[in-house]
Amino acid sequence: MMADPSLQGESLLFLTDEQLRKGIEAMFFAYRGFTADPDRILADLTYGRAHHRALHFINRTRGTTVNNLLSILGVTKQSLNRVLRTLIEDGLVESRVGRKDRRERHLYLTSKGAELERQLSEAQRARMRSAYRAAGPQAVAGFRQVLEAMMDDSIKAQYMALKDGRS
Amino acid sequence: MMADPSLQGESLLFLTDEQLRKGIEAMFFAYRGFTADPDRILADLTYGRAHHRALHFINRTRGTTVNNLLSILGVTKQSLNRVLRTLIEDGLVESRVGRKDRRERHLYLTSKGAELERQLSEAQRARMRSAYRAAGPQAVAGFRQVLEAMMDDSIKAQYMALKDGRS
DNA sequence: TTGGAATGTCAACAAGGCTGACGTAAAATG
DNA sequence: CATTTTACGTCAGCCTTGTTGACATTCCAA
Repeated sequence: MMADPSLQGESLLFLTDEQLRKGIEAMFFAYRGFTADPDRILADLTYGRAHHRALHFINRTRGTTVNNLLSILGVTKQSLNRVLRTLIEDGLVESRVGRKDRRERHLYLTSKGAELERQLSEAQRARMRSAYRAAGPQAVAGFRQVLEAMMDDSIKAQYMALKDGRS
Repeated sequence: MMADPSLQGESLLFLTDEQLRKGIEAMFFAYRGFTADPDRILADLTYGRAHHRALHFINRTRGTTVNNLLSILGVTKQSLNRVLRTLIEDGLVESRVGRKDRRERHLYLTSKGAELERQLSEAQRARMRSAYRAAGPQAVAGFRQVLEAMMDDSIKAQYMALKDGRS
């Protein structure tokens, strides 16, 4: 623990390329773990990671419009539409015509969709919970700080809006 | 800063699903930022993220065999081979028959390959450096701790072997 | 009423994963 | 020495998930 001298002390004067490289590789390998558990569940179904992401953010921001979901996910509408269509066909997602603006479609999870989302996110939370417990509260705070500093500004705005409030 | 009550104190008794969800979404959005800069460079060339990963790890573990690279990257040999072939054809990577075991191919970056790798990793390091500076040394230590705890055990072994030593 | 915005859909394509099968060379093993 | 195993490459085919471009529909708003 704290074996790396460049992480000690108050300054980051010794922030070497070597130090940064370790962070980059940690990010790469950790992301594999991050997605591993949901991926295993999805592999049995006909779904992929894209379906998971859609389910997650539809659950998070209930009644979100397709356009809003697009900007969160950062993909094209054609790409999202393909995923969304299968989820709607399979009865996991419900698309309701907007009341105020009837061009908009508002997206909701059905009970079946909520069940799968719960299963996927619980698997992902379990790993995150275990990592948080192992690392401790101070490490968790640092983890979040670095991640937030790593986001693109436009993406960070999305994240911040989601983080606390409700859209 | 430190607005989240569950991150204060010594224990993680208040480690709620809400808290975990924020971590999950932070990871999702941060990874987008993490890959954004190299992706922009690669988009102009004919290459993708897979080429970047190959260049990175060939540079990291010079003279690595194809099999070793496969286990680091976690893909099939067919998938890696496709990427590797284009890199060799384009003169970015050199494949040398093993001296002791002549079945093995040892992989090296050419000067042209090293140049692209440097360009890609410098872009990625720049973002990482900026994030590290913004978050501070203690946060960086926590960041790394949580990431390491998040890895699959088998993957973590790979990471640890890479982290300090040289293969 | 007309322009533009939001959505959906069709077609075509590319990257990058995957499996399975096969071939070759060379090392390891009986 | 004969056989088996290993390392690598390659061909073929498939899937998911991303992309562009073109076009239709609906309907709000100027």
